[in-house]
Amino acid sequence: MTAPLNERKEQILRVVVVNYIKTAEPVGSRTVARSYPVGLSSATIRNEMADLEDMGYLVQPHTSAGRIPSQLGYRYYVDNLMDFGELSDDDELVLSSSLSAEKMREIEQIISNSTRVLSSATKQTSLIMGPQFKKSAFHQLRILPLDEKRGLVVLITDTGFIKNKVINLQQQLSQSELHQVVSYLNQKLYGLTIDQVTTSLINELKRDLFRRLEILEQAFILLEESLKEEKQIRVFLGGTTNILNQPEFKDVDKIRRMLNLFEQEPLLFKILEDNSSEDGIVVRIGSENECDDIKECTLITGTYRIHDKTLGTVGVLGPTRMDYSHVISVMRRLVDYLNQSLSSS
Amino acid sequence: MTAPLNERKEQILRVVVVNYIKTAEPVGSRTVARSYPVGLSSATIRNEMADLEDMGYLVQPHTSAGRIPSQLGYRYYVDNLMDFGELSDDDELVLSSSLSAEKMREIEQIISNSTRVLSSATKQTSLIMGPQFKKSAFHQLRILPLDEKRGLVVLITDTGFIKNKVINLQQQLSQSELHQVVSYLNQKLYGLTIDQVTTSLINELKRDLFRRLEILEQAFILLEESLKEEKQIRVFLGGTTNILNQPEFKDVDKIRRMLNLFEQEPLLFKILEDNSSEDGIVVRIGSENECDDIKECTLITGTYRIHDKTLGTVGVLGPTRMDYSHVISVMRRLVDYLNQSLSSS
DNA sequence: TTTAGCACTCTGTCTTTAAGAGTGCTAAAG
DNA sequence: CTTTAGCACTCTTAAAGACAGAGTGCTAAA
Repeated sequence: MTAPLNERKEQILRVVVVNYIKTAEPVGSRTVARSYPVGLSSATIRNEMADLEDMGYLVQPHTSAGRIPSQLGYRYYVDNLMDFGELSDDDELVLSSSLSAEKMREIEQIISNSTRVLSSATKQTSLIMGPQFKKSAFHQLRILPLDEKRGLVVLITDTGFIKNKVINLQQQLSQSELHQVVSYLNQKLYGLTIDQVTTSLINELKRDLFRRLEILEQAFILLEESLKEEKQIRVFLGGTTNILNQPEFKDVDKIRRMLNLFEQEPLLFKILEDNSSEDGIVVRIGSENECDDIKECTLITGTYRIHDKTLGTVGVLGPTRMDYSHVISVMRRLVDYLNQSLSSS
Repeated sequence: MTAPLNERKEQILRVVVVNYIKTAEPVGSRTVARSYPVGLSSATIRNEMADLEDMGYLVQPHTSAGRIPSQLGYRYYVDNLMDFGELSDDDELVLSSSLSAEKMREIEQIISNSTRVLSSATKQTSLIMGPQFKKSAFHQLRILPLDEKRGLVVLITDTGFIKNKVINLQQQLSQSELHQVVSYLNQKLYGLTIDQVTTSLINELKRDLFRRLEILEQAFILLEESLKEEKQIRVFLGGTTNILNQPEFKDVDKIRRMLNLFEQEPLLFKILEDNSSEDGIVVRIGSENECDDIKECTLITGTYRIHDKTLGTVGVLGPTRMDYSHVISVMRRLVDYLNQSLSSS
């Protein structure tokens, strides 16, 4: 797959990638020659660059322009050439101050705060998929009577989700009847993931209980409903406007497509979900992404977890010309933080 | 203020406004002459238009271009000339199907769904300020013990807000002790708006209760905390990308400023709040808006209410060249719907 | 294998040109 | 006094041409 390059070609490729990431301008042989440690003339570099182009690592936007990295070039860079420096003091400050300063116990707050941090540290658009509700395990179900006709269902999962929903109780349920139902349900459902609470299971429970109490009908409807509705996931976005600062997005049309994408949560979810299976940090460059709308982008994702159980995915989306090493460093840091702060709570 | 125009000038102004709204191109005298019912030559129209320009209702982007309405021109149009047609079948469909089809009882769902509907029907950006939590009246407070160390506080207001927060209980509270505290608090706080539950009131209650139960310390901390945090308001946005379709926003820089604004919730809140005091539907054209960033935009807002109590504000934001009559019609419809569906629940 | 030199190509910017749209003004007609 | 026709003038926009700059590819020499 990755035909190994000789030392010199690697050097040159690295210089081209790093320069192009920084300047967004095609990199010419003169520029490379200047930053090449050993004295080499631009002509030599030119030959090497022509080779690299033949091999598919570089492309020329047009004759007589400098080269820019191809998708393959970025791939090679990420896999073999990239080196991580320390996080800069600035980044360190941004991250540690906004992450650890406030003690945020609520899971949704932690997540939504993380989007802000991630996007401001990377200057890209960040997206974070919250813990997947449906993969959380059922913990407790409570029903609070509000008044004669309404009740509040509270559903709590092991990962700290708290969902509530107001339901109408058409028939009055006595306190004790409610209690019976609730404790029966808790007993039966405890430990199951929300995924496993299928309609068929609900129906089974329903049949089971019907023999004893017809009044439960209402309670089941609410359970079903609340499960159905809560199966949706939320994707948090941060720094959507950052993408406008990238020169590759100076075309209004591209911007529109991009921003449109951002408004479609299911799509975002799919984009993030594709990667969530893999371990650690995943870099998807250009067409390595499934979704057509981001074929010109790079998506870097990482997963965070509690006790070895994958909870969600954080991602950074930007042009393929992205500061890979920086973004990856920052993301590693964030994922560490998330792992820690979520499992400690 | 609004020096009354004669019939003919009004006609011409209307034609210019309507045409410009439709085409986004300056309107010339020939165009006006064509759509003017009585036969009048373009030369006559030209004279009238020159008058209208002198009076400040029209402006010329440059010599030898057609005229476009000035802010004053739009104002005059909105106040005196605009006529409302029926909603088109399309709009009717969009509105009624997506609003009434699903029965959505949760207030947040209703609101966030409304942004979608409003933006898609108006092709503009819509923003809706949810009911202001802090102006809602305290209804019920509940505390559910989760396990030995944690409890879930549930706070319910008369406007249907349900807020919950996990708190740590450092000391164990017995079921009955908790019950005592909660019912005392409910009794004292019932009917007060969240605004009125100040720190001083909390302190007072605290002193009151301390005489009886030291253990309540924890409970109060949580109350305080949850109130503090929940004072923030949420503004829901829809169709932010619609603004990119407007030709006046083909400049990337303008887009950036606009989208940046959209990410700053407090600002949005302020923009909407400014108008929420007035009754019915308010049209703010260009510099009539306080906020600098939308001085080139028109903001149309309407307020929705339950039982004569203003709950929140819905708004549509777009370029001053906006289809005023259409947007206002749609918004009236939406506000009606909100009033109904919120007070029925 | 590396390098110097040179012709060639392509982009971006600037200028020029021409067409089109619309106005303002003047003078005549109703 | 109001309306209209005619015409010169202005300004914008698009297309076409000119030109400098950057970078390449190739050849021939070191």
